[in-house]
Amino acid sequence: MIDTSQQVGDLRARRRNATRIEIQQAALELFEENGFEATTVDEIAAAAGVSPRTFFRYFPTKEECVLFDLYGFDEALESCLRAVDPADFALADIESAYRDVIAGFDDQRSEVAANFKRIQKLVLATPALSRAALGRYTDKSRQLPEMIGAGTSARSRVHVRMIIEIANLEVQCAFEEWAESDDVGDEGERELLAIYDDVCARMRTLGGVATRSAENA
Amino acid sequence: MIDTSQQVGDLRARRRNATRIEIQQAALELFEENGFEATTVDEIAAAAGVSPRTFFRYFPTKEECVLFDLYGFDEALESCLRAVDPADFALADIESAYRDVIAGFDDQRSEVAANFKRIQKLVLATPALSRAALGRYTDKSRQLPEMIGAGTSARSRVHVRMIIEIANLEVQCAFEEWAESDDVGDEGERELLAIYDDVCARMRTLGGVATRSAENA
DNA sequence: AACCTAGATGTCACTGACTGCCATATTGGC
DNA sequence: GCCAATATGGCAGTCAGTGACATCTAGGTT
Repeated sequence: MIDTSQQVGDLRARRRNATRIEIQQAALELFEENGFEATTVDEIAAAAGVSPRTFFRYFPTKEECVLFDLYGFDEALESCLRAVDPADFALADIESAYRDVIAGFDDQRSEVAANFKRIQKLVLATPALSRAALGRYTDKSRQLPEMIGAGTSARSRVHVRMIIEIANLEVQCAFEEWAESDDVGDEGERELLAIYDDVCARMRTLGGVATRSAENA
Repeated sequence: MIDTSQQVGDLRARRRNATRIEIQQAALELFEENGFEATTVDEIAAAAGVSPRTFFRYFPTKEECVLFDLYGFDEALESCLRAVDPADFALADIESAYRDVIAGFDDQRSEVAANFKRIQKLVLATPALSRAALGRYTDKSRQLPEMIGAGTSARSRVHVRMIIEIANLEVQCAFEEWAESDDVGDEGERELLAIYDDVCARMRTLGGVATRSAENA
């Protein structure tokens, strides 16, 4: 999924992706320097060497130029989930799917992971970006149930939705902790997986029989 | 909390609230008739008999004129939560707080509940409103931990946050089911409480020991 | 090589949300 | 009836996002 050279014939698509990355990098630098609100789309476009109109041909909104899933994260997740049985669908299934994806993008460190962390920090510091990112997660929560095949009763659709939403929450929390624990020195990527596992474990102590949690303060 | 006559001296505040309600009603009718996107703020302002500039003095955004918490829902929730002990804070605490608030606004039926249902339907049908509503929930998730007093470790802050986020998810799901179950005839308000309890019960079967759920399709 | 067509890019004009500023009207308290 | 807040309106401006049209670029064909 992350290997961009797989669409051999489509050199046009590769160029498109390259331009997208250029625009995203330009935007990241401007946002980090002057803030999201204080940066105009015109400035980003100029910095990336394209016209403002072209910017909106690559990204539907100003927010999306930072949030856009350049590395096929979503697609990887879906392919992991295609294997599971819709009839016997549980939280553990998505958790392991997310885990695989996180572990996968963990391998090629520096490049991708560093970019992710930059973006994550920016998102955390910018309300507008937080909202947009949140919207992305929620859109996923509504698309996945149909994709999985939980189209039967409204009751089971909600069931699947809740599971997905909780899984998303776990990922969000893990990403936040990861971004906040500022460069602990050694490989931050493995750190992310550990944080994720930890968050999932803590989640398990909340909703179940153990309503009164033993862990606090 | 819902009783607006309690701020006796502040008749100015009451007028302000009255104007807000007028604008909201005008907006609701226009949105329901022509859709959210197709309706301009200028049209809403004209229908409510105020200038466009004044509209933005009452609501910060176009979305907010529908989502604005006119009935003190948030405040009621907070006062319910002020009683709980921060050190021993569990999901059941917020669940019961939400339950109280829902039960409370259940009492004065027709008026408020009908309006809520209108709004809820509109939100479900309008992506822009869904996102804005989502942002509201999330803002709450980040404010409440501080309000409660979970300012100790980052770990416990995340703990509280997860609990709140799950509680919000329960409320969202309940509201959605409530709005989708279109006017079952008899009192829809009591219905809401029942739906909420049901959602909470189902949530309990997800995160805990019973990872593999027995209920599907 | 000249060519032809699809996709990429730029320019222009426009809508609509939202803000700051200033002038004016309304109104509650004395 | 007066004074000081406070609410309101009008105006001009910024900025995100869109549609339409013209132009340019590049891949594949004869």
